[in-house]
Amino acid sequence: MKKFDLASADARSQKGQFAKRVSILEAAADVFCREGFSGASIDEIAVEAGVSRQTIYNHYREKETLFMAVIQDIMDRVNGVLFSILATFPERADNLEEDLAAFAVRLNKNCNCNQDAKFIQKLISTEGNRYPHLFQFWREQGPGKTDRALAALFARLAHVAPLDIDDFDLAARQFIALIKADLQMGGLFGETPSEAELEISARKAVRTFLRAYGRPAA
Amino acid sequence: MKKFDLASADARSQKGQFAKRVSILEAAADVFCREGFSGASIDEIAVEAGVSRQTIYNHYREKETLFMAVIQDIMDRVNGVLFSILATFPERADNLEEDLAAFAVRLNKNCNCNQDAKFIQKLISTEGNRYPHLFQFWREQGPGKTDRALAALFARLAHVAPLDIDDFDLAARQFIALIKADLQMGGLFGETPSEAELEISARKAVRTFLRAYGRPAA
DNA sequence: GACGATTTAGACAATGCTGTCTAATTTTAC
DNA sequence: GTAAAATTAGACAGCATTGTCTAAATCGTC
Repeated sequence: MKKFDLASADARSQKGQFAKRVSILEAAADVFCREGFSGASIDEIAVEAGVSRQTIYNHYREKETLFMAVIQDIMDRVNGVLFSILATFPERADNLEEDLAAFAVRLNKNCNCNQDAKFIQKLISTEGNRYPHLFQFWREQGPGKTDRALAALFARLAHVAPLDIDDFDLAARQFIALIKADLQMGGLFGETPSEAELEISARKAVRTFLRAYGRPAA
Repeated sequence: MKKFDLASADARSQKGQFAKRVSILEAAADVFCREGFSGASIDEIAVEAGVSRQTIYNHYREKETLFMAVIQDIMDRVNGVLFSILATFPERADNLEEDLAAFAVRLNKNCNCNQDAKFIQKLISTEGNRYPHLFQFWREQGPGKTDRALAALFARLAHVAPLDIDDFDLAARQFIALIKADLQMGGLFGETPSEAELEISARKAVRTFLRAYGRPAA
C-alpha cells in the first residue's frame, strides 16, 4: 500500500525514463521478493511502479530479463556498501573491544538488516537453483570476497593488537558467525532489530571472540 | 528423474492408500521446495508421486491444504530427530572436546544437511510471509526450543566440566552459530558437505568455543 | 470369483498470466 | 510550437493451471 503510493509518486513526479527504470526496478524487487519469480506478475509490478505494463516490456524485453536486472542492480548496491564498511575495520589496538563491536554493528546493520541485503538473500535462496550462474556470481562476489577481505584485515590487525590467531580465514568466518548469532532467526522474515539490540548483540559476540582469540598481554 | 522413478516405484509397489499419501507428501515437498508455492503445479507433483492428479485432490482438498500438510509432516519429523539428537549431549567432562565435536557433527548432519531440514528452511524463507501462523509455529517449535534446551544442557554440563559460562542462553546460541559457521554458505542451495568436512568444521568450532568458555583448570 | 472402495485418464470450464499489437496521448527536445 | 520519442490503456492470442466431473479400470477383501 504505502510502497505503491511512494513508487507511483516517484514515477509521476520525477522526470524522464531514468526515473521510470528505477521505479520499475524497485517495484520488481519488492514483488519478486514477496511472491517469488513465478508468483510475481508483470501487472502487479506495473501497478506498484506506477507505470504501464507495456513500459516494462519496453525497458526489459521479458520477465526473466527484468528479474536479472533486479538481481544485478541490488547486488551492485549491496557490494558497494559492503566494501565501504570493510574499509572501516579497526587498525589500532587502543580500544579493541569497542572498535570491533562498533564495526560489527555497522556490518550487521548494512549487510543483514538492510532492505537490499534481505532481498538478495531471499531471492538467492528462492531462485538460486533456477539460475546457477547468478548464484555462483553472488557467492564469489558476496560472502567469498567478504570472508577473504576480513581475514586479511584480521591479519593486519594482529600485527598491532594482542590477538592469537593461527587461521585468519577461520577466525573471520567465526567472527561473522558470532555477530550474526542473535539475528539469525529474526532475519529470516521481516523483523528488524533495534539499534540497542544490535549493539548489545555485537558486544556479546566480540567479547566471546576476544575471549577465544585475545592474548592476555597488553 | 531419479526421484520420479523411485517415488512411482514406491507408489506402485507398496500397498494401500497410506503408501500413496506418503508418496504424495514426498513428491509435494520436493516440488514445492524446488518451485515455490505458486511455481509448483499439481500435475507435476502427481507425476513425481506416480499418482493421478485426482488422487491428490481426493486426499488433500486443494493445493493449499496439501502445502500445509507437507509443512506439518516435515516439521514433525525434523522436530523428532532434533530432540533425539539433543538427548545425546555429553554429560561427562572426560573427553569434553571430542564429545562436543561429535555432538556438533550429529547436530549439523541431522538438522542442517538433512533433506527435511533444508526443505523446511527453504519453505519457511520462501512462503513464511504468506502463512504467518505457520511461521510462528515453526519458530517456537524449532529454533526457540532448541536454543533453550541446549542452554539447559550446557548448564547441567557446567556442573561437572571446567566451563566458565555466565549466560547459558548466549553460550548456546553462540555454540550453534559457531558450528554452522562453515556451512552457512553452501547450505543455501544444494551442497552437502562430506563427513570429513563436517568433522573438521565441528572440531574447529568446538575448539574456539572452549577457548572462549573453557577454564584452564582440571 | 465377486463386490465395494479406491484410483485412473481424460475432458472440461474458469481463470490468470505472458508477451504482442495498435491507436491515442503525453513528454521531451529543439 | 512542433516533431520525434516515450508512454499509456486496452484488446488480443496462446498457454498453463486449478479444481470438477465422469466412466472405466484396478485393488482389497470376503
